[in-house]
Amino acid sequence: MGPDEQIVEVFRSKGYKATPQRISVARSVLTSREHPSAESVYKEVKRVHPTISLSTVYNTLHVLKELNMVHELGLNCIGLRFDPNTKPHINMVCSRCGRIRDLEDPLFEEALERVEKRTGYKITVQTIELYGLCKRCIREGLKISGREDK
Amino acid sequence: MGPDEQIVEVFRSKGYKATPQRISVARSVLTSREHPSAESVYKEVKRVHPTISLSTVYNTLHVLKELNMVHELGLNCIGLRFDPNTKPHINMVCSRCGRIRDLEDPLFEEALERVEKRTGYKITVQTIELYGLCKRCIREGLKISGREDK
DNA sequence: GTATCTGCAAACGGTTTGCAAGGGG
DNA sequence: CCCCTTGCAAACCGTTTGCAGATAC
Repeated sequence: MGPDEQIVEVFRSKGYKATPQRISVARSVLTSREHPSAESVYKEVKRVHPTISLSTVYNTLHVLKELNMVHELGLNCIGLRFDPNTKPHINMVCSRCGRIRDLEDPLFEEALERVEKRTGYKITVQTIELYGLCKRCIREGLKISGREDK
Repeated sequence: MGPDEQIVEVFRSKGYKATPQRISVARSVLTSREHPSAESVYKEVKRVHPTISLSTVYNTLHVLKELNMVHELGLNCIGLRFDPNTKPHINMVCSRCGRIRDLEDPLFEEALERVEKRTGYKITVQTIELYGLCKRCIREGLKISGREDK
């Protein structure tokens, strides 16, 4: 029950009402390590609030984003995903299975800094998305496609 | 006219018919440095083929992707974009204006290799997408938003 | 008590699909 | 001449919006 009170606190501190639906959505996404989609948060929260609507889930996720409790990942190929890890890190996205793995790498950080310096860009989205195939899908893939038409 | 014949060649070599529409779409995207969206390719090609449909543009872009003539970028925040640069490089995406800048950086390549080794991932999408604000938009942004509610 | 929030349903925007007519090889 | 391709329109899918009734505070 401790974490829930913290969540309530954060909502209220910014003038948002701490409704049961919001608390459930927050708990779901904040405790997830799956970089969940809105849909999957919806499915989980539905178990507790069977009448909750997808729009309420989206609403809450956007509020959480505003409160800097989650990041919203682009991941266009896969749809929106939400990430409770708001520290700088790399998201390795598997193009095949959609699984996302977090990673930190100092060399990468360094490279990023240099890129910022060279270009004058300010990288504001702290989570970086790399697309590829994960170990598991590489194995799968080798079995299936010697060549992939269509 | 030289490049067009090459394009015709590539289409036919894989059994695709070299229709005028396809040639126009191919020329448009292959000569663009703008990482164009399907829509913007459509607009450009429409000047030559006023009756071309968006679905034909998508069709051709997917064929070009299959022929490895372009890469398809995720860029979910911004929609699909297509990139005629199929060499490994970094795409710096400005979250505000949508402009995309290409970049190569050896340190970055090295970091990527290390990441691959550490994770067992195979990074198949050679173009990497970093989100941020470009120099220009930082200037704009500073003028506008001291704080951005809603 | 009242402004905010919920849940429904409809709108939305970019992408994809089905299909009849058209055109490439 | 046949099959692939085109262009249109409708379907699609995840996200967003509008609104009347419900609820947190």
